[in-house]
Amino acid sequence: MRVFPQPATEDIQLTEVLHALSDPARLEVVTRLAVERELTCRGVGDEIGLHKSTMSHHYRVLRESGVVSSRQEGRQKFMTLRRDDLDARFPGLLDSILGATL
Amino acid sequence: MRVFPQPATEDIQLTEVLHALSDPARLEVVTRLAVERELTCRGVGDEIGLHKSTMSHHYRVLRESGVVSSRQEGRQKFMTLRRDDLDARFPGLLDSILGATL
DNA sequence: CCTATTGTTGGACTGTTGTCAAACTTTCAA
DNA sequence: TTGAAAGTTTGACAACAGTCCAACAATAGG
Repeated sequence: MRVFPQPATEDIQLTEVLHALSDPARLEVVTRLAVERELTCRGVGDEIGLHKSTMSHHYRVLRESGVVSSRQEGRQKFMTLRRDDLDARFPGLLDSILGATL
Repeated sequence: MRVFPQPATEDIQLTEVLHALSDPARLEVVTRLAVERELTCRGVGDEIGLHKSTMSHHYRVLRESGVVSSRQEGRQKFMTLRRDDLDARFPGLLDSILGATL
């Protein structure tokens, strides 16, 4: 599998992050990532009833906006929240959004 | 002019707020509202070079998502940020977004 | 080597969004 | 009453988004 680009911390754009999180499926993924630390593509997709290619699309949006990063391990790809980067770039933003979803 | 509906505080949806703020023009309007308290439709539109009907559309999105409310005075319509409502519903969210744009 | 698993890609379809222009409504002021 | 000003609405259009399916690529395990 290829390596995927993700923006440097200082290149993360606020409007892109807000857009990424404005989709219910992606927001759901992010709230789970906040608790479970790592997720595979399939994991959440099955639970919320979305096709794997749809999930792949959502993960891509999350990655390209700078919200998550991915780590490859065998066939699986694990996604993690870029907590520190987001906190550094937009202090308090992620916490307030996560707090609002609980 | 007609009266426009706006959601009650408890009906404000996080995804809709995030979507409303994910557009650069609307985010610009909101950051100005945070400083100037009140704005008319025309005011900002001219400065950022958008047609008045486009601005009307953006104000509508902001209003229906619960981000702003409007007050009619003569021919003009003044928009204000629903700061208290947003803070009550999603504590810290607006501040972190406004802080990120400065 | 063959096969099942995991995810990506491209195509297709549907629906939404941002934008402007033109027509309309309401209101204020000569 | 006539006209100008402020917004709204509708129509049009291009661009983008979310979804699924089918085909593909890469990897792990018999």
